Amino acid sequence: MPSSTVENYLKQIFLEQQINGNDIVAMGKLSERMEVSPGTATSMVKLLDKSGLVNYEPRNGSILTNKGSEIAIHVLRRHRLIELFLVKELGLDWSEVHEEAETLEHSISDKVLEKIDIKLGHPSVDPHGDPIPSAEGKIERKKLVNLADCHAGQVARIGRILDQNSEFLKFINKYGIRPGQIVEIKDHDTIADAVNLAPKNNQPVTLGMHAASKISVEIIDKSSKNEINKRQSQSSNT
Amino acid sequence: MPSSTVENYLKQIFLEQQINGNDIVAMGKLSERMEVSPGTATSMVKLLDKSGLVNYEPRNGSILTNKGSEIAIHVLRRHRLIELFLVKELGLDWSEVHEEAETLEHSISDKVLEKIDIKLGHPSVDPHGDPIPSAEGKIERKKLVNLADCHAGQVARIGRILDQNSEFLKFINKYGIRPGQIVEIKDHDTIADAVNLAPKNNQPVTLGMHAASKISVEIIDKSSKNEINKRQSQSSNT
DNA sequence: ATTTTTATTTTGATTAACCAAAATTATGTT
DNA sequence: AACATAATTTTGGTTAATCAAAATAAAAAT
Ligand SMILES: [Mn+2]
Ligand SMILES: [Mn+2]
Ligand SMILES: [Mn+2]
Ligand SMILES: [Mn+2]
Repeated sequence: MPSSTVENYLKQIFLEQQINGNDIVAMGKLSERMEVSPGTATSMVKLLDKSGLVNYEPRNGSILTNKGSEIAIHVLRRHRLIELFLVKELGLDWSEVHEEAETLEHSISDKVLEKIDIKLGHPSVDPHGDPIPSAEGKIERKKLVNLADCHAGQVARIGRILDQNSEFLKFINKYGIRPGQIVEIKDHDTIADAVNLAPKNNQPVTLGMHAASKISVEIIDKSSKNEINKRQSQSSNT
Repeated sequence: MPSSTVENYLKQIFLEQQINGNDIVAMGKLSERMEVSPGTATSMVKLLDKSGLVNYEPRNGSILTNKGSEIAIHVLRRHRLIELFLVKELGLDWSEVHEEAETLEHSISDKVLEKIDIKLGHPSVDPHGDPIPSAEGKIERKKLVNLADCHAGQVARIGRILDQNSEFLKFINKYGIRPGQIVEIKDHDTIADAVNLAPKNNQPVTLGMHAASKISVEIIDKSSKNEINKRQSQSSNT
């Protein structure tokens, strides 16, 4: 029933809430994410408030209601199942499925969605490592650590790629960096601002800290004894 | 680039041209097919004319230009490939795929479409027996005969179902009537206004003439010596 | 040849999304 | 506190797609 425009607004508010700790979302952030002018976002949010999908506090921002949240999660489920389907069943490259899913997420019926879910065996993560919400709307989040905060000697499993950029995805894929892959952190050099890592069965690569911060991992061995990891490791991916 | 609304107008004009022998399409027919008011169809057609997609003759009707025709055929290709994909790969029932395809035909990229085409092995007909245009826009039409015009004793292959109605499709499917199926015409009774036929490996069924006229077939044996078949056997299906 | 009926077009309005630029309010800085 | 900057809202306007009802034209019937 909600238009695809409304679905997109709700999804963006949801994603922003995910990374800001469920705080109210500023109009500026929303208009930026939606790539519309600030005034457009304001008037849309007023309508969403009237429909009971968000709570809008003028001069402050908006936050999803339960109803809005449910819709957003359902859109996200569609998006991510479609991405995985396109990769697994139709053989598209993981670097190109995000754009495709961006439109298909609004045109697939629940019936088709559940067929896809069954065919894929009720998967829990999409090609970028983003969690796929269950049909009931539960999202299982793993506690992941930012690759930029790892230490030399640690062994980790790639969890999630926090950047949908097609070039970036193609690049890291070439070096064997993708969700599920085991990597060993060979070196973490703060001065050089770089991390050197060796994905299992692949050549080692050096990533600048900024690029490394786009990848979050699950430490599985040689947990170093140093300070607490500090970098934001949540994603706003879809 | 054309909106899904424009794609739908072009598709409906195309389908109407198919059954009226490529004649100009009256505004009334178009507005009826599009389920919009006559005035709406008029103003849209003027725009389509301005964009070079149709030629509009006021007080008369409109006809597709080559450019408009190309787009319409491409939409039809998407529609029919999607229908077949939903049946073959996702296990939906042929009675429900038309509605699904009606929206998906506007949201699937060429890249995904060609993957689907490959996966299905470049099929030439959709689940209702409607021809699938090639990527180059060629449509291969078989010369089919209306079941209502067949004669007792003839053996035929079901070609095309000229009615997308879900209930109708479920009904005939239950009796083994579907594209490709071989049937023997047991009786054709003009007085009773009914046709009795026996699909291979199925119980015989009796269909009223009106229902029978929704099915077109290819005669493969015992071609009767009588008059030329007269009933319209073309389809406006998608 | 009129009159009636039907088909089509025109007119005037509406709704969802949007933008640019002006007005307002809040925040930060001297 | 006063001023400057940044964020947000308001205002006025646009475009695509639609409708209802009035006006017009063509076709059919008398
Ligand atoms: Mn995505
Ligand atoms: Mn994703
Ligand atoms: Mn169809
Ligand atoms: Mn079909």
